[in-house]
Amino acid sequence: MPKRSFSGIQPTGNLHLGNYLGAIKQWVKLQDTVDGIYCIVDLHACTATHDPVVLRRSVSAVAAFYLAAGLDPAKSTIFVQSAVGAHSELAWILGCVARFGELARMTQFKEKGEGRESVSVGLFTYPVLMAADILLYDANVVPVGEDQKQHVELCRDVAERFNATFGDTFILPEPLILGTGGRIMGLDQPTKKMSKSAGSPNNYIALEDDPDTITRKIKTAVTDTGGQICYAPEEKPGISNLLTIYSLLTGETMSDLEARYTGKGYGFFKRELTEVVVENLRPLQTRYRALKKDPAAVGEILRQGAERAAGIAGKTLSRARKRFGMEPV
RNA sequence: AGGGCCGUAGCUCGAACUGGUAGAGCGGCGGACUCCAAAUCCGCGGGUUGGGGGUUCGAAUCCCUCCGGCCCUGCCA
Repeated sequence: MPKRSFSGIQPTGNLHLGNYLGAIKQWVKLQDTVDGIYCIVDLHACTATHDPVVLRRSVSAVAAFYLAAGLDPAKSTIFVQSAVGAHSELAWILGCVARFGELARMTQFKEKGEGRESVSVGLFTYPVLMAADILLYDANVVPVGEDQKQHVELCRDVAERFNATFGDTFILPEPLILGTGGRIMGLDQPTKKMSKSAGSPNNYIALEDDPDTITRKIKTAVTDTGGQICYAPEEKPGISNLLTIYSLLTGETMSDLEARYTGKGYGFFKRELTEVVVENLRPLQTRYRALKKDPAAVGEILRQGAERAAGIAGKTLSRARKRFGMEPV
């Protein structure tokens, strides 16, 4: 039986190159070796104040991008989180197993909540819902960026506690930390991760940006002192990030790129990188636009995905309910 | 549940006299410069003054109410 993998993206803000290289592209690569469950986690998107209409639009955008990027509904399960009620229900059960203290320690909660006037309870219990997402599918691996590792660990802790107290129920997942691609940095702030909700649009290359916009954004990308093109994330975070993007898109190694661009200057490199980004995104964008014109087809894929997901999740949930004392009545 | 303080641009606001045209700094955006950026210089936009109602010729300012935040006290478990 192939390993099962669960991962998801929140339908908030603009999908960008970091999401593609760091997540979706890696999932596509894993597609033939794992049973992939790929979710559009709209329940998580509600932890911050949101507009229902915008949320629905973002859900379709993420779905279209999953497909445009090459996730194949014949190989992977693609669905919207809120379409499978088991997520919410298991989250409640796990919320009674998780401890206040462990959630209060989550760095993402502390960072996101900091300075905010009000914070929803959902933002606090977010990791519990994420644990439910993962455990419902008996996922063995969870491909995530470095920043999500802590949440997967919490998921394991909660699952272990549940298993120890109520009997073996859940499979403990392993985080699969994605390599260099797991962390594409912001173009204007190369020491911080590229973000959908960054202050300036110059932080990211949106997957919908046209060639002119991409050109402008790469041109304004922050670089480092000195003119040599070499990969050194500590000393030269700016150019290293651009090299990472280049390497992930073309498959060339860092040393190949360093050799090729010796003595070439940042400006020259940026122009070539722009070409690479534009050309790599082009087919994806074409497919994306086509999918957007056919919402019925996307909807049908999501419906079938939700059906399969609900089948798997339902079994796990009923196992958990029994152990937890909820059925039979 | 009762009481106190508070809410102005993306952020910080001990800006806005006594009720009289809503401001600054930072950030952001654009340009110059630069191999490209950064720094620097030049320029630019940005607001339902938390929402709604009232008083007034006129409300950020006064009154009522709701929302949200911080604090004190009480009540229940």
